[in-house]
Amino acid sequence: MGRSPCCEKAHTNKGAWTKEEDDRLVAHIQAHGEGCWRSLPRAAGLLRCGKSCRLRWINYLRPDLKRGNFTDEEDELIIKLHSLLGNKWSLIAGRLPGRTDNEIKNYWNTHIRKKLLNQGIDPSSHRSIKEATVEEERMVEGFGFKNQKQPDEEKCPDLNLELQICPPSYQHSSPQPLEKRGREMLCFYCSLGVENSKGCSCSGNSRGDFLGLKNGVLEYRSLNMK
DNA sequence: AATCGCCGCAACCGCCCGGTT
DNA sequence: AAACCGGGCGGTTGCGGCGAT
Repeated sequence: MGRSPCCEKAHTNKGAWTKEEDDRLVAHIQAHGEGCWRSLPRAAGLLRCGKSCRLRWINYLRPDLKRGNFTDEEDELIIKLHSLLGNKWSLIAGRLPGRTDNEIKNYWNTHIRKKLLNQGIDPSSHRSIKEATVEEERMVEGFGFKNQKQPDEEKCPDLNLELQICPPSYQHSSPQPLEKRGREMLCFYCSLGVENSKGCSCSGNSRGDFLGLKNGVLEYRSLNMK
């Protein structure tokens, strides 16, 4: 089953957006809201693909966007979030108000990657390049040929290796009841080492709000998607 | 002044997923 | 259950700007 194209490719503009197109899109969304992207271009009088309109709006025309250079604090936050989430740019963007996933992705690829490499850190694993290489060599030595089954796979075919996210300071073995452990747990910003940032909420009552984890439980709604 | 190569960023593409019919 | 649709995501591309030669 093939998919119908999102628009008539033959009759759509491509490439950079003109001022007039931007104005039309903004005016339409201000008047009617975002609504259905597929039908929006026709309704707004734009010869553009709906996806293209959506991207233009989300990445550049939305009024709540913060333009300009990334601050050192944002840099740190992106690096730490990336070490936890990997290339989940929309999740990372959800934690940086006014920044978009595309912007962060570009910034990562052009600036942060290089910065980490210069510091001898592998941007994928966030470990020192030396350490990562040694580990890789060990893997080859330990498991032999690449098609050979790994020991754990042999023993535990159903082993679930799903990633679990847990607050760094959370002590599973703590004898204290959860409500009394509150102060041991850091707020989201402190967990990432940016405790003096605007968003730091330690003084308030939001204990354990790490990556949207309330008392160690993932709260979806706090992980704003773009 | 002209050319070349590099870099950054805006935009596109293909795929996936969830919801609806 | 299958087909279809729209929205969203991550990877990639291509163009324009800018510095070096």
